[in-house]
Amino acid sequence: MKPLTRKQVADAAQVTIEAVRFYEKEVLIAEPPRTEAGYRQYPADTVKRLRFIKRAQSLGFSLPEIRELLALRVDPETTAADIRHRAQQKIQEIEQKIQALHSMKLALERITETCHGSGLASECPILDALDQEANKGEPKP
Amino acid sequence: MKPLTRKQVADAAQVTIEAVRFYEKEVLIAEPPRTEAGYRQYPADTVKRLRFIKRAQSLGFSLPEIRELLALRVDPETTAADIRHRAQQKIQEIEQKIQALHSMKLALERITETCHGSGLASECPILDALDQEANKGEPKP
DNA sequence: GTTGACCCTGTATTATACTACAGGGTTTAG
DNA sequence: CTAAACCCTGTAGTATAATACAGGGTCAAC
Repeated sequence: MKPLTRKQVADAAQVTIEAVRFYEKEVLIAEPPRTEAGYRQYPADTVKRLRFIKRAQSLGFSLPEIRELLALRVDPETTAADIRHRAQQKIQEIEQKIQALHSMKLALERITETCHGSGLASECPILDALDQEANKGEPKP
Repeated sequence: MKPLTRKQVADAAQVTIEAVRFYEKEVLIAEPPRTEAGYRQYPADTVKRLRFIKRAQSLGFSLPEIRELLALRVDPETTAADIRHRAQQKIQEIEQKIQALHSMKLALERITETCHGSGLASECPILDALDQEANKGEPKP
């Protein structure tokens, strides 16, 4: 497969050409090989990596967190047990996010139902949606 | 119930006292009534609102988006149909986030399994996890 | 009645994550 | 062979979401 130019990876991943350089500086993508003239030559899967970064950001992960996620792979620098441990921690974080999003979705569904029916309630069920303390062990029907 | 001071709501919601003022300026919380001396007096549910803001942020919502979420309630300014419509859009966004987090969790689970067993693989399954294009209709076992 | 912990306002500074030049080199299509 | 469209580096500027004062007022407890 032919290597891609910076514009090509940027367009394919729906990020700007400048963002690509920025992510390289932030060590979120590897420094690619260069041509004689110094042009970057990206392997095709850099596009995946860039898309992953964007999506993970929209899920509330910061760049340092995303760097950690991308580092979760077995390599000579880290032991398998270490990776497994870190991955399990991330899984927990993710489960908490999923849980919170589910509560939020439920609250919004209650809103659409309220608005569908008689339509004159004005409390704010969404407020309780993500309330960690309040939600302990009493998920409302 | 007694109203709370700024420090009290801030502590209860685990945000800084300055953040409370900031959210007021950004119209994410209402301007509370004041004492004679000009001290803010917060109703208890401001704590919930602040916690909602923090949690929603960690799920990747920006302050303008959170403002929109908090505005999803029936009141004289908006029609029920309008609210229902906007709530349904938000539900879709949320479902997409949940979907993405599920893929990510699955990828991490694959990593822990890989590391648990023979432990010498070094591909990066997480990269494919959030790849919208690649994941169309072919969820891997 | 003064000390410490809190309150007020306004403004300045910071961190994160980009985005936008400036000033120059390269490559490809016509 | 030249013009458009890309590439390079470095540095400066922006938006968002806070955080940190400065300079002063209030209140409750000792």
